[in-house]
Amino acid sequence: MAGFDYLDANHLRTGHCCMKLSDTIAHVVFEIALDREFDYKIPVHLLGKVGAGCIVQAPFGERVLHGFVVKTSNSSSFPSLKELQDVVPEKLFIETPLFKLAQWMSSYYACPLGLVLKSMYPSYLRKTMRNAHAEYISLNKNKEDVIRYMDTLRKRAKRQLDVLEYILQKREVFFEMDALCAAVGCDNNAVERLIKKELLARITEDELVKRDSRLDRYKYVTPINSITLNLDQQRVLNQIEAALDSREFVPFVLHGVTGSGKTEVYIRSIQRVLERGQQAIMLIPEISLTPQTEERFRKRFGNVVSVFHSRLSDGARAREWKKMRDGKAKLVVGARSALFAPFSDLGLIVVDEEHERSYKQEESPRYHARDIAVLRAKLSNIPVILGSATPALETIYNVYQGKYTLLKLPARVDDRQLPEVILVDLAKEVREEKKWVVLSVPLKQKISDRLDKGEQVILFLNRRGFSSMAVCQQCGYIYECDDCSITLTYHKSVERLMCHFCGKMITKPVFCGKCGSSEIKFSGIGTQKVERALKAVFPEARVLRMDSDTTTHKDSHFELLTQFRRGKADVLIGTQMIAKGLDFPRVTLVGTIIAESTLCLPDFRAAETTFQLLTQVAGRSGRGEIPGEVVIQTFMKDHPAIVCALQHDYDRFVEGELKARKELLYPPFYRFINIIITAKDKKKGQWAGTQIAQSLIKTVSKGTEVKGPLPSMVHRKRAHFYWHVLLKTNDVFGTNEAIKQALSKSTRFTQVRISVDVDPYYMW
DNA sequence: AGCACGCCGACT
DNA sequence: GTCGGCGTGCTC
Ligand SMILES: [Zn+2]
Ligand SMILES: [Zn+2]
Repeated sequence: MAGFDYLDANHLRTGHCCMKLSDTIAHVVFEIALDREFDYKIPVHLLGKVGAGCIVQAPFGERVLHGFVVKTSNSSSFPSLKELQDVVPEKLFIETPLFKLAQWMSSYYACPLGLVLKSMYPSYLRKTMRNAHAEYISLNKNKEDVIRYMDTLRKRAKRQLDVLEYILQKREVFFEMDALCAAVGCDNNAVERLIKKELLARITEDELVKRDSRLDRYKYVTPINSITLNLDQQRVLNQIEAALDSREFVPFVLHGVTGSGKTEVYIRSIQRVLERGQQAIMLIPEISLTPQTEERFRKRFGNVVSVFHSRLSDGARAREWKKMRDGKAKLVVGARSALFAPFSDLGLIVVDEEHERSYKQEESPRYHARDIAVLRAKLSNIPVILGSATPALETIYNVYQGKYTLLKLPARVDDRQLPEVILVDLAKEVREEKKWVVLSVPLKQKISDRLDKGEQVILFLNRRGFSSMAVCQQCGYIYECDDCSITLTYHKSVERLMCHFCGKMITKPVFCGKCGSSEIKFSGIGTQKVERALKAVFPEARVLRMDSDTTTHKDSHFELLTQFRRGKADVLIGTQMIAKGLDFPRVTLVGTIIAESTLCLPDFRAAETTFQLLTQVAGRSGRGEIPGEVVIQTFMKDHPAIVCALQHDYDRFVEGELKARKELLYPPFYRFINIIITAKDKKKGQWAGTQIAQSLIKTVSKGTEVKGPLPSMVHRKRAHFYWHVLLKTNDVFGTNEAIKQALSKSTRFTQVRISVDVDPYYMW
């Protein structure tokens, strides 16, 4: 999110990969939270075989660990060096550009290099690579024979039946023994019996590889392009192709309205790359990585596509990774982690929906995949495409700065009708109804209409955060911090409103600061209340509620949506914007109970996020014959985020929002670094936070601001207390150095956990 | 981060 | 007497 204006080559200078034959010392990092290198002697039989990027086995204390060689040299300040034990096969080396990427990430995101490498290069690979004769299981008979056999087996051997059923329903052909047993929930026995009966066969890794290449499955075949590009698409593609052919780093921002055919541009660009014999990476947000998306790429590019989903088994992941390294897979489609695909001649990276927050990893290393995509492109000297209907402010700001090249697709490729958007002014409703009701008259009417017609409705309310704001029930005024323009949160224990950004507190107001009314509520409304209001008016309506109460386990979210899709309910109430709402064929109405629930989140990006969401909803054409309707209830009908979204005026929104960010010195004009402090003991955490903040105030460079420690919004969670120290800076590398010092020199903090988040999205 | 070492309380 | 709690400190 920081955008990419910080390529500072100084941070990339270490770690030349050339192996010096004469070097006798290896400097190694391990996959542990220890930001240190350890030196080892290179034994005679490994001389010349060890260089930066190698993975080695080394004795470490009582254990033997895998580590990454950072560099080699001829000296070490450590007196009693141990010797390296082994080097893993050459095929597993980390290539220089990726290694440099890791080093940059380590210093920018303040994360030990070993942990960065761990997340780029998952350890399961080594496990499967190490036993080169790993065994796989596959069917030994054709499906019909197996099914016939299954009938004779019925009931007698439940486990064996389970195994066969599992294999039949999967699209994969080869299964690892352990993974298979675990997935089915049986032991090796059932599988072994099936092998004895010659229904299943055992295949070794080597055979699998041989068979795979013999089949010639991985040849790139030029796809047939059935879709004709329009003039805009052709113009954009020409520019991208020029950059591809000249092999230069060009960061493109592809700003295309919903339905303008961005994906087709991606596909043609990728096609060009593959034709040149190079490889490509296509990043897609996790939620959009559906089987349909996968199919779209497979149809076009066939077997050279590798898909990285989060739910792939370790074995499957390792296999995909190897396919890429061996040059069999030439395009990887995936979420964040696909960015580290081990391609030897990468030609292009595409980041679709680049404004999506899910590109930020919310655990260490807390990197932003979009920014790292730009960096990888820079290091590989290739173009990168950042596509979105609503590019992030950080991204468009880089366009204005002349750092990124803007490409526009202003028109839709189809002539589908956009949904009609109706704004309901809640202030007017309150005047007429004498009180604030959850469902306004126009919304009620429209719901009633859909229920009569047997069509479906989705209602949306972002409960997160809205529950703790101080809201006037008469005029809708929401208290915010005078200094920071951030919504204040109500804290019951102290009866005060607090700004979690600067720490300012005010006493709980009695009268509304805008209209003088005494009806200020601090509880907000939740989905249950919406459900009750709905039931009161439409007692016979079938309602599904989708929130943290009803979606307790992983798949319940998906299950609820499936139920709704199948028409098991008339109304769905959700806590997260289901932007694709109108993609449900029978949904013709999407209602936002109160836009403030996202617009007034205590987050300086709240307006931007709301604009993105509304643009998405208002831009969806829907699948049905009838163009849908979108109802937005709000007290803030004139807010730019709402007005601009409805008028499809991205430029105006950005202009205003950038101005506001500049005034308040927020990103993209400054960068934040958040230091999160966690402790069971309140005093210990408070003390650690204070120590860190005080140390930083002294050591940090001029122009860097230090705030805190402030209690986090959810100060207490799962028996732990949370604080944050917030830094505002323009020198991330320098500030990170200061943080490193502050965390190491001051007497070590016991029973306190500290983590650093650079360019954070969630700051409290 | 792990893992050993070490120093106190409660069990065989 | 020893088993086990986890505080402290080290790992090339
Ligand atoms: Zn403030
Ligand atoms: Zn008011």
